Amino acid sequence: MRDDGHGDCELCGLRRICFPGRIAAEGRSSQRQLRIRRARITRGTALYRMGDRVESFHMVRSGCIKEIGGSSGAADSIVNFCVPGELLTVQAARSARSQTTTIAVETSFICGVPWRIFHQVCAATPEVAGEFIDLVAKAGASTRELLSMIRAKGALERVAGFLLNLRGRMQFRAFSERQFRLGMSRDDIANYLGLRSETVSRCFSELARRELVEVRAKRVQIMNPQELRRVYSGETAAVLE
Amino acid sequence: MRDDGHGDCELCGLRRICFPGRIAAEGRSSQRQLRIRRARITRGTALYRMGDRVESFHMVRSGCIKEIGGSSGAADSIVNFCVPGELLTVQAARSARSQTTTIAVETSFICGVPWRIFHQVCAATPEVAGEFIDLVAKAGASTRELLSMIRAKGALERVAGFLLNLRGRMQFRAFSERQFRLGMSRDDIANYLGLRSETVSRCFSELARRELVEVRAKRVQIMNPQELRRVYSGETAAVLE
DNA sequence: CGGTTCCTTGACACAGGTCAATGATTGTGG
DNA sequence: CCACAATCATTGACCTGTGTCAAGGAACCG
Repeated sequence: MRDDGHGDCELCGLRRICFPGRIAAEGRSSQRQLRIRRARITRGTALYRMGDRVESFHMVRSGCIKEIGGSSGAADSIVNFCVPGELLTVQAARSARSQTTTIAVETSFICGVPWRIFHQVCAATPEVAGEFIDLVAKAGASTRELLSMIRAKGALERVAGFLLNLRGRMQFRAFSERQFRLGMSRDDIANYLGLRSETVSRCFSELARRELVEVRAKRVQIMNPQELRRVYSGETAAVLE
Repeated sequence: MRDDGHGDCELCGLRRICFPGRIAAEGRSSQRQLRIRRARITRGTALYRMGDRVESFHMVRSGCIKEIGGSSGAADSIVNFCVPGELLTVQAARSARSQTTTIAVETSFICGVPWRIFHQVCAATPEVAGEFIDLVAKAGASTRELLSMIRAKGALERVAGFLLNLRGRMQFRAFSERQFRLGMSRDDIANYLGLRSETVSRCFSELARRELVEVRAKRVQIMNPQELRRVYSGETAAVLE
């Protein structure tokens, strides 16, 4: 991880999306006050390991970071992918210990705000504290969502859901509205969805055969979001005729 | 749900286990101050439905309550079972809206503390607030744990893990050290573990065949915890010879 | 440009799902 | 308190989806 000095929110495309950016943009606290620092993490490097002391919380500026959780030390268990504009290791709030291992899936830039500073802002602006709690709750909700999906749905549905979800979160920074880049490997996707990389591959191929998406290596283009949504909801029937 | 008037922590066996009970027992706030109210929920009744306004938080006093989450409205998706001494709908802390539907799996008694009162106690005793945040974080961790288990492990391992986990949480109120009662149906267990009830049944039978547990209807007795733990960790080999 | 990693595809096996029939347990009304 | 009904649990036979293993091809990186 390399420190790239202070960030400059005015020049950042994520200004209106990322959490501290929003606070600064709305004039509730100056960007300077927040002491935002920018850093670079190269592909495969850990920002935190489980149990590490956490001094700052982070937003992803570019790239993609995976959060690995679950105490079963063995194979990794990806709990979340963080894409630009999203928060990292949010659960460390009080314990100040990371409950996850966070690893850059591709070389990524992040911004950090020291907890110490952030707590001051929270004290001064209670609604910022409230917004933060909401973000923590939302993180929990998305884990439960993933859990439900994995227990209830088949491979194709999971992959469809994954693509739709990611598309929603990447939209603002996609080249075209329907195209985006998968930062992570098939293995990472498979792990996240509780499948094997071969199965993920096959699902991509199947969705491509149905002309709902186009996949070429890491580039994904969603051709027919509506039909893809139906696949996600498990409507298998009556389409093949 | 029937209101049974004020609880009496002095007479409650869970005094030293449940969260507000502990606060009261340690004299950090009197039981009277907390305005604990006791209530009864009959089997199959919902205490909250998703999105309901939440006025109090609750502990389970006896029985078993399931928390159902995940927005996929269809089949229910059990995120947690709450057994005596445990907290319910903890995620509602700030939003004051339940993020889960909570249903009594068997007729249960619960105690409730109004959020309004609890927030006052938190303000007066910051370490209580801190403990509460820890409890919320722990709830998140256990969801991630479940997620990892379901993605990585086979049916027998999941069932073994489920029994071990439950045993740990029920120990203090078990008749004998190794025996306890499953409040929930096979269907509920299956849903929780991402299996079918038939599979859960078969796993129980298999574990019984190996003489690791004895199961008769809702009564479970763990005969060989150590070996059961090995099954949970996926050590299949070399045992059958 | 060559090596390495990652992705795709096929053939096959097996865990767990599905369907169905029987047996145990629980709750209810006479 | 017993008998009956309804629910819930168990077991078997069979089938499907996904994992596993293996081989070839594409993309990426230094």
